[in-house]
Amino acid sequence: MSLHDQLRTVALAEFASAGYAATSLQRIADLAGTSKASVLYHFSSKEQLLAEIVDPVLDDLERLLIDDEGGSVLRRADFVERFVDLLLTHSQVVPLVINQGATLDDVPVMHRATELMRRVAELFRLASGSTIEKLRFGVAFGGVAYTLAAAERLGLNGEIPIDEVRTALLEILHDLLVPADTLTA
Amino acid sequence: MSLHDQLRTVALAEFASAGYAATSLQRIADLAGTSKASVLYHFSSKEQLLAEIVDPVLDDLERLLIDDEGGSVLRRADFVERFVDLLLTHSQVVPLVINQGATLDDVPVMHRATELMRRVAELFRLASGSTIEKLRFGVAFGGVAYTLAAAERLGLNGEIPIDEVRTALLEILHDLLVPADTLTA
DNA sequence: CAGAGCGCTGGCCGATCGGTCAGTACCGTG
DNA sequence: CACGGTACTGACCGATCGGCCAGCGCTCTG
Repeated sequence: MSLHDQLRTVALAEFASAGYAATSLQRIADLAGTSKASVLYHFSSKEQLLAEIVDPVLDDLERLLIDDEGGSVLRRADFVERFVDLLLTHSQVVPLVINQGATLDDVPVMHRATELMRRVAELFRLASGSTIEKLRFGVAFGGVAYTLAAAERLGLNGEIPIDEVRTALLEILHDLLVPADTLTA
Repeated sequence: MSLHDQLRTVALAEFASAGYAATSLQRIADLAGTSKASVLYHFSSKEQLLAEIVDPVLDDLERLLIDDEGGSVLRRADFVERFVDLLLTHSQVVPLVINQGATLDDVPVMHRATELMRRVAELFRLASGSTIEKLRFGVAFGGVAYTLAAAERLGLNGEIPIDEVRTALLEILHDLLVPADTLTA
């Protein structure tokens, strides 16, 4: 693995666990066995290092949203499944965006993340009417995202195989969202 | 309101929205119309200012946990209701702990918060067995906490009366946790 | 061999941070 | 009036941050 990739990997792990603000370029350099100046050689700034980590994931999310808009009737189960897979695939970026998105929305890439989350929320708001429907969607997706984000730091991780988690999360989401389906159908 | 209380109020709002690390003592002083030195006169350090904000809430949560341990069969519906009320009452502290707890666990008061959250999680792990049961609890409570935390920053707030939110959240939690009840009964 | 370019580095910069301290204005009390 | 304590302040401190830059060693190429 090139130093460039290694720096990105190390930075992601530190950003997710210790926080973006609390992670200095010096620490990233130390963990990768190089110098701070070399980090800034590979990435023109700390913000751009963050962007290079987060942007690809946001591209995936945006693709998912565009597919859904286009089809207009993309089946909800498909969307849910693809969304869960996206969260599971990028298990390190999720807590980074979820927990620190609010704090860092002056950073362009995090602002983009917030906007995409708003579009997801909007998508559900349009698809539902009553207060309880909106909250049901919020709890469902917020709950899944936060559960994945919190699992690692509370030490509840590693003991459960990913396939089992995926199946369980899909079933829980199904239980939560099915009442909404029956209403809008 | 005394300057002491005003500083605590201003600091809480900034810590919750902009983040603890990103909020300087100078900014808190400016917002309260005083000097940085006077902030450090009222609170011996920035950490102690945070502690004076968060500790009372953690006291409430700890009381809730102790009551539950003591009774050993405190009815689950009661616990859920008290927990939701606690989240709704401290609507500013919740996002602070939820979103920044991981980043700040070297700060004593945030470490205490993490420990209490772990005890809540443990309480549910003991009460349930299978993977899906554990995840169901995680999604339920994480979802409610995160929904409250995210509502404000995504601009989904203010338009829904609190009573309605409370009722809806309790119903959603009931839907999610009832399957668990029927299994453990 | 000359030299252009790439990867990388140590040393430095200005800005900002949390925190300290001597000192000031004002207060109620003897 | 004298004085002890409370509330508060401006000036300053050391540390750390992100970022900049001149220059290093190395490789490839004409």
